[in-house]
Amino acid sequence: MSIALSEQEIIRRESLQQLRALGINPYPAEAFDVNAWAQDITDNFNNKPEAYQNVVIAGRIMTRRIMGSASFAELQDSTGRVQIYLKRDDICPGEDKTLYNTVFKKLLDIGDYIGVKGYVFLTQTGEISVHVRELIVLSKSLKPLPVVKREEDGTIHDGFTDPELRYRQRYVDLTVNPNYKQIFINRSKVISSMRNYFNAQGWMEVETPILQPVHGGAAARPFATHHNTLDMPLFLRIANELYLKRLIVAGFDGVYEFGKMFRNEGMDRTHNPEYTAMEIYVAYKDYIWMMAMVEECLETVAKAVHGIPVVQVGNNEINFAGPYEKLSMYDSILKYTGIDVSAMDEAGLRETCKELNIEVNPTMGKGKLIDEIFSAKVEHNLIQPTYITDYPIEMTPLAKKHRTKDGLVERFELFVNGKEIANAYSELNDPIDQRERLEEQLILAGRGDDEAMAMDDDFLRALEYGMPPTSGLGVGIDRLVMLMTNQSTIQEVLFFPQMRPEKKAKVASADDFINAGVPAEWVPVLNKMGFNTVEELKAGNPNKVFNDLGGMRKKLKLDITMPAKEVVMAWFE
RNA sequence: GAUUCCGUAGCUCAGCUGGUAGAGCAUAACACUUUUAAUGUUGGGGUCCUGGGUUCGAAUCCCAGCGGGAUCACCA
Repeated sequence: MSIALSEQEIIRRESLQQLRALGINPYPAEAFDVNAWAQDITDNFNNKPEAYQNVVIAGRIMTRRIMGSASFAELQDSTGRVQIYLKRDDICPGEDKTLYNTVFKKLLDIGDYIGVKGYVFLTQTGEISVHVRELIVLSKSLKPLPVVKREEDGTIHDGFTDPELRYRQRYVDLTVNPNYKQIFINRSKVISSMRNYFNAQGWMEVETPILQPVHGGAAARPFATHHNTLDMPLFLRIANELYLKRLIVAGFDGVYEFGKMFRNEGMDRTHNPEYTAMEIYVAYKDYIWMMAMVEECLETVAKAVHGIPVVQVGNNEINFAGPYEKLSMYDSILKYTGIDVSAMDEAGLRETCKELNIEVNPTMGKGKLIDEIFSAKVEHNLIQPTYITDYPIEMTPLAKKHRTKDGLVERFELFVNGKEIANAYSELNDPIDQRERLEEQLILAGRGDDEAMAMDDDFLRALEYGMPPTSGLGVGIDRLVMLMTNQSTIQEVLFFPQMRPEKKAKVASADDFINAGVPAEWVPVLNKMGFNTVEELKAGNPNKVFNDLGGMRKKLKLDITMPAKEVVMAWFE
């Protein structure tokens, strides 16, 4: 980021002052009530022209084509763009043509918000346009927007495409690339349709703590923080599972929460340090019931976004209408590798990994080895929604042991387009079994596994009072939105993805320079020369600075007196 | 974390085997009463990401750093 204002920014600030000098408030306080929107006008004018003879619209000026005493501009509001037509003598009926000649032509810029009253008509070339009778300045823009040119056939010139700028300045991105707004509108539809579906079943939306003394419910590295008054460590939640289960203990039949989770781990195109999860717990149900619920729920969501349950994702057409294919973990490996691992011990699994060219290390136990084979050979094949069921017990400390299969738990994960998007259990409600499983996690933690689950004594106490049989489900909302909007990176479905902080150059205030003896009018010149702090100036060569000041004075055609050489020398003392 | 590519005007980008920076849009001035990537004429605008090095000379070559992208690894 440049420190000094660019030429265009200086000109806009001057325009701002000139507007004020003309008695025009560039930031008026009064409400400006509109009665029409761009999309409504362009969609419906031809059918009902009489309804658009007194329109009031507001938005940003996005393009201008000035032709003497008439001009065209495009106004962009929340719904789209509509062309406006301004004629000097129409907006300035009297002798005074300032509003057109000076305000519109000189002092307004691309990006400024204006309000307009007029009537809609068809130009000679057939474009629906608003003929302006009145124009009011609503907000002056001081930074030039990137200008993205679009041809009628959709060709884009000079697109604003740099991902860094788009993510850091999402407000600019969505202004000049309004097509991306649809992703976020669809994100909102995913969440609201899911919420409506849950509410219709009678389940209750709740909120549970984000600041937790014990980071339970998942295996991940947390963000740590500290509460001053209580003088205690706290963690930003990595999951809310254990709190929602406490509410089932408390006697609610169904509770759910949409919320941010925080994981202190790597970032890539499917991981952001804070992300949104939806977790739901329903009493007296099991994971088999949950599969049917998920099918109905996701079909509802897909229809809310697209009108049909089929969604185009990359090159695949994905059908969210159930029932989905169900494969046990072992059967899925058998299906895609031809190898039956169900009866293998750790040594056998290790040998199988070697044959399949899967890298393993000695710390991996049985569950982890099976997971490695699954990730390498099965996962990417699961394009249509598929439930993988019945996981090895080792990696799942919160799920109930399988009703018939030894060594497995009642769990499923839903895979779509080769990625996991949901995870569900018949929840473990045996408090003694639960305590033993968490103790095993403690042993792992003791061995240095910083992602092992922590002991949560209060959660165990709650279970000891008794939790009904319950099924629980977690859905990664960001990844679901990626599927529903056909996006391949999580950044595109987050308004403000996490970024490294921008480097900010240190800039001394003008007063600091003045205190050092620099006349006020010369401060901007020094800034222009690259001296942003008094220290930087003092580090410079006094004679060179003196000579350069003269050079800058000439170059910038400054009408200010040159300081005496002794004055300049004094800056360096 | 590894590999690799990128960083030049407000934006999108050129810039060759090293010789003191260019284009389009935006911007400024003038002209123009139905244009639409408006047009015509003229002008202004740069810490070539930062810091070192090589060289008579670096946007360009080398090293380090910062920021970003992609791929991979890590990650229920």
